[in-house]
Amino acid sequence: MRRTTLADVADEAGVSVALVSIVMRGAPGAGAATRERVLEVARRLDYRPDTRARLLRSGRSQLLGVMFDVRHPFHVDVLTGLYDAAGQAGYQLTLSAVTPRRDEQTAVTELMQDRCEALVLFSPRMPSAALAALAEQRPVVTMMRAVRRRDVDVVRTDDALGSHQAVDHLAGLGHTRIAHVDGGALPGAAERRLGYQQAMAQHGLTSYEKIVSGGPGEEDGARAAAVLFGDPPTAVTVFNDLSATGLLDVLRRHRVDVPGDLSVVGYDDSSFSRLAHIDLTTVAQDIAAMAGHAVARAVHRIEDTPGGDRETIVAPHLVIRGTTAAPPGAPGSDPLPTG
Amino acid sequence: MRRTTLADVADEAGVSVALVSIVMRGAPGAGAATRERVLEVARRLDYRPDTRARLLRSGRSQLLGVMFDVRHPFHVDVLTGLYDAAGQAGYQLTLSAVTPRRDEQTAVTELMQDRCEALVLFSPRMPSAALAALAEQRPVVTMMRAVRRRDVDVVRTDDALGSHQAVDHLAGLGHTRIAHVDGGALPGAAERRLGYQQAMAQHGLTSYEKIVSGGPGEEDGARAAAVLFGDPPTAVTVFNDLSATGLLDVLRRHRVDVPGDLSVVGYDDSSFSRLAHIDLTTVAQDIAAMAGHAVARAVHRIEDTPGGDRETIVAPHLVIRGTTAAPPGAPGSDPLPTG
DNA sequence: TCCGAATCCTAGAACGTTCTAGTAGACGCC
DNA sequence: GGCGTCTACTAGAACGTTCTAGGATTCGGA
Repeated sequence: MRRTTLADVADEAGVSVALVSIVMRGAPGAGAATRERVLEVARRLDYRPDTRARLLRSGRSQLLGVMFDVRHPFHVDVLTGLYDAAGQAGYQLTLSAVTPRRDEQTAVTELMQDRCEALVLFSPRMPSAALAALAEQRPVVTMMRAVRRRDVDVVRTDDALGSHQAVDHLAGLGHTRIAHVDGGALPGAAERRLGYQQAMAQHGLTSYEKIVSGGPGEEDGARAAAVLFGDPPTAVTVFNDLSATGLLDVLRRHRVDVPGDLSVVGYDDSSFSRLAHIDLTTVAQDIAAMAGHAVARAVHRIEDTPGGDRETIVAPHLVIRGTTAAPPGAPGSDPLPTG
Repeated sequence: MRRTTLADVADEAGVSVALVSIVMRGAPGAGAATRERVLEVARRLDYRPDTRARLLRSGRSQLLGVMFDVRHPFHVDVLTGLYDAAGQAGYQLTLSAVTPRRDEQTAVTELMQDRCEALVLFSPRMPSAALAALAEQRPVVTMMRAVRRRDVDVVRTDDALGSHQAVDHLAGLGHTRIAHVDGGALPGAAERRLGYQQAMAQHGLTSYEKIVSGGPGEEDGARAAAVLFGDPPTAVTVFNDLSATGLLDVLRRHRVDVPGDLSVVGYDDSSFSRLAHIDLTTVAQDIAAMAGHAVARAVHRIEDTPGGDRETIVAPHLVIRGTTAAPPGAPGSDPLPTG
């Protein structure tokens, strides 16, 4: 009841273990007829190579270690793209999750023990010195987190551009009174705020510019809503979807018509934002592109091929749903169909 | 720049490789003084055992293979509990995800190659014959999926009880006209329907019993809402949260007051159901308990200890939020505060 | 006829562990 | 003083693979 090994296949096919290894790897050095026969035997015995043993000998594991956080739905979406990209590059993924009771250190240590060849870290919170320490042992790519270390690669979204697009969209609908609910000191918040400011300037709306302090959670958005009631804008761009949802909730409870009276744009295209009940216009990160770049960077470092930028900044795009429309009183611009 | 191995530590400490192995594993057979010295050297050289090599030799990997689906937020929640339980039992987890472009077969094959000692599969869709085939090679525990094979272990929620609890809650609030939007032929749907029927019978409400055909998605809930408008109940239990959300959306668009005119109960306690904007009363599966049982079952099979049931059925519990209240016109029962 | 090269294949070491079998020395006991 | 037993330790094989070096066999050409 043992597993079948190379030796079993070799015995059965009447060849040496080494030759079976050659055939299984598709390496040159075996005759066509023998190759065929060995493959046939392997199939019959249901032979599956043992990745651990392979790694032990060859040093190479063809393994990319991925750290993600189970609490972040977005991370899970990125996994899909990462599997695709890794598969194409001939690498496998080893996943290690961060949970409320399992910290980043634990997750990364496990990846290291698994002997993966590079680390892909989803928005790590550890100090950049810790990242640099890791980078001394293995190539490290951080996603959704800017790091100023020469030896750490970065793949992230152009957050300023995302906010800019949101404002462009609103301005295009005719809005002039556009506020921004920001994310304070959180990663990405400064850039999103900056993008808002730049876009407002570009549209000649600097006179209205209004930034309300917010945060990452629903309650932050709700608090911001209360502040906005003082001098209501006709549109708001919010730091993220969760915060936008909290804001939306307060608005609807106060019978403010969204998007009739007020347009709202979120950020992240979280899965819940496409629920009919929320139907939030939002800025989507280009998951597939980011995943592709992350794998490309990791492979670059592993295989030590020159070229490519240390930091890859991917453009986001706006997903228009039902929370944005022309401002009240604007002629001839109906809300977009929410189909 | 090689990794430090047992041999390095052994050289440095002036003992044999075998002894270092003994010390590192905490196995008996080393003197206290030597043990201390070896540990000190290991710490100094930053020695980390190579799990693959260990596995290769010992046959044991202390690894549980987990297959989950990135599209299912609930799965990710369960991971947290699984890490906890596995850690306590002295096992590590290997994760393999199912994505839109990565099927169950691929995910499971990778787990097999990783030489994990048992498979924990989150609501697998593969036919039970395929599960049985897997079970011939490795202990298999399926979660959230009933399987009638003697050699496949099952950990799942008592779905009938969950529906029953939902109806109990509504009946307790004074509702008599309680409908059920079902999940058709989906796994769990039959039981949830049955639980509804049993609870209705128990509360003497058989005369109203009303089952509307639904499904797993928002659009299914929305369709069901249209049907319900014909002869509106005062409360509905819905197959799952997503469907309940679709239903909620139609209701609110038609200015039906929830929970004033109509109470709604979902199922699953999906993360979005606790958004202030949705605030859905729902049936929550006991994630920690399920994870604990799954690990316990797997370890039982691996270590071949007798006892324990093949199928573990965990009781769910109701999470009361803002979509349920007393029926219209009921005296003295205000809606519960929504926290 | 003989040599060199190419092709196909094999033996055996190596990877970093754990495991089995055993050795050396101390100690107790009659 | 000889024997058994215990403790602390070690040598070397083994796990399933890949890699290095090399052995046959064939073939072409001088």
